[in-house]
Amino acid sequence: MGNLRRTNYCGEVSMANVGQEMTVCGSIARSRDKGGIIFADLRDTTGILQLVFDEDTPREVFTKAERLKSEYVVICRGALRERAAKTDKVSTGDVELYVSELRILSEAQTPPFEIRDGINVGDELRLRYRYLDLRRPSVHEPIVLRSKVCQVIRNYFCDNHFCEIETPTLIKSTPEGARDYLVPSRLQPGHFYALPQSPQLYKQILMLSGFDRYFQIAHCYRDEDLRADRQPEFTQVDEELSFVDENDIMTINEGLIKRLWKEILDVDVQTPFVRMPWDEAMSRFGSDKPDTRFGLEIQDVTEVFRGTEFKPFAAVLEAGGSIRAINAKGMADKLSRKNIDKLGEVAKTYGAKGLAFSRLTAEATSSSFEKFLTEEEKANLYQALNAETGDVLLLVSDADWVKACTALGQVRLDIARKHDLIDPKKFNFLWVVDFPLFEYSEEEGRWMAMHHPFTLPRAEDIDKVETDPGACHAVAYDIVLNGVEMGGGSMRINDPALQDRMFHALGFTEEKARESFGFLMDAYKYGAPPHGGMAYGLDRMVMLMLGKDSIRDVIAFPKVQNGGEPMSGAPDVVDAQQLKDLHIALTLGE
RNA sequence: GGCCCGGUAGUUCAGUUGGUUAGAACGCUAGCCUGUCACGCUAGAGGUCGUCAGUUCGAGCCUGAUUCGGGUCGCCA
Repeated sequence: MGNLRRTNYCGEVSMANVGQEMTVCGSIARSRDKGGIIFADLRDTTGILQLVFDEDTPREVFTKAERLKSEYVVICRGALRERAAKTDKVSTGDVELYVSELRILSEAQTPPFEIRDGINVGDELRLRYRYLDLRRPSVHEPIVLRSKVCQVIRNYFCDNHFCEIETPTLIKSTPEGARDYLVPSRLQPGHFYALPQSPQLYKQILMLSGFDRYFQIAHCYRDEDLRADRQPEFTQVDEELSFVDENDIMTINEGLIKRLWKEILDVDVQTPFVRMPWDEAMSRFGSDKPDTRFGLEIQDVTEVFRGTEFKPFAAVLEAGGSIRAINAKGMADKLSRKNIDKLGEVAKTYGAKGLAFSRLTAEATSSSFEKFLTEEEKANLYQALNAETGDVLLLVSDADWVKACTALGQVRLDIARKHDLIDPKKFNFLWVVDFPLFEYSEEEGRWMAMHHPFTLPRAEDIDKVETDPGACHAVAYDIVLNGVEMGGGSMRINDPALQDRMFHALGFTEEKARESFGFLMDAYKYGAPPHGGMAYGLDRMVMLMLGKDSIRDVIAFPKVQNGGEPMSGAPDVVDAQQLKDLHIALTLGE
């Protein structure tokens, strides 16, 4: 670079700087050699600035400029001037740098794909050359914005008396929850650390350590299969507060969201958010993370079919089940028979036996079940759903009302996505509260904690913890944005006796509970303030803020579906000596 | 572990009932060009059709296996 040092960033110059002598540096995004005049777009982390060279440019500088190719790294000095021909395609389209001194700092091979926006590249290639992918402005900017989000979060928490504390990432493996990533101990043969799925136990311990309010932007790990919104390692915005109840926590977090959306997106978010009980969310939207940006709500039509001859429904009613329905108002012309069959497939994927339908067009009604109904039943159904010509009625029956609603909830989402019923500009926040405390695991044949075993039951349900676990609700809350679970948390049990009862209800033996959580149980005996907290998925939060479809768009170096990282090639085999040091023998097949 | 979709030039894709020499766009290379900005014009190079096996006179196309990528169900307290 010699004595040249950057004085300005490309994206930050404007008409106000015209006439100034400045030095900028970055990569050549594109060069347009017109013969007697050369234009080159210089890109740095802030944006793009056009460089110009012409017949009045010093000869040796012009000659160098002729050599410029994509991705060459340069530093140059010149005078900023107003453009003869302006463009609004870049933010600096009014100005250009008339270069008087140019240094090529690094040449570049032709990259495997073009480094610019608006082109299509396969994911594997992008990730293998992630350092090139990240140079593209649309890939680069979310990462910069993510940093700003973290800054706002830190400021908010620090303004509100929170203390940022790092918790260990080599920890004890605990039962329940997702599969742990394990790390073998060299010093203690046969023993393993786990990587944290969340800082859960430590943050509770911090409340018992008198820190009162804690937060951390914490890296977490779960060894489960990937999804578009799920990575094996991810970032949580984790928090815990003492001397509060769930409403205090929700209020403080509404303040955080309000500030984030204002400072990052300049969007005014209205608070407080709707607080919707889990039962209501499931029955109206068929989801514990309802997307409330559109209608198509689910209705209960069980009573209409009481005593029906239609066998599938009759059988379900016999089993104490339920029949739920959606009226897709005025969508008969959009939902053809073929579309409805596809919706049936969706319903089946999510556990429904089938999707009953009636399509009420002006010409005729086509229905999979109406011929089995009495006139009275039909009239009652139409009345219950306010059905008119042009509507499509979709029904699912199941012995378990939650399952019927879940399947319909997915049908609801599918209709909305395919028929553009969702306004992408909306931000619909809500709290889903009063989650079930337990859910029954068919696989394990026992009740499991829906949230985690330290979640406080609602006061009125404490007596039912052992006798009727299915009826217990938790003081737990999820924050939902546009149908995505952005975060969640709960109040914790701070009474050791109640905690013992919870472990008992979850089928933990005394020994098992002590072995897994003994240190925590002991800690609660020395005076425990009432406390609770929550955690956000930071990646999901940033993804939602930017309207991205995949969490990968906001992670600098994401993993692909098999858990690998294409650039570095992780995970990889290790040499025999490393395994020996760790006392590990492989038992692979062929 | 299951299901669905995909893999053809550096990249993104097209490729007819299985039939001669596998195409396009962008990128790349060379030349020309003084106001471009997805610059333009001319010329050119560039392919083991993911891999293996099979069917066939003949396979980019059909069959099986396998591998890689994407989506998804299970899973994800």
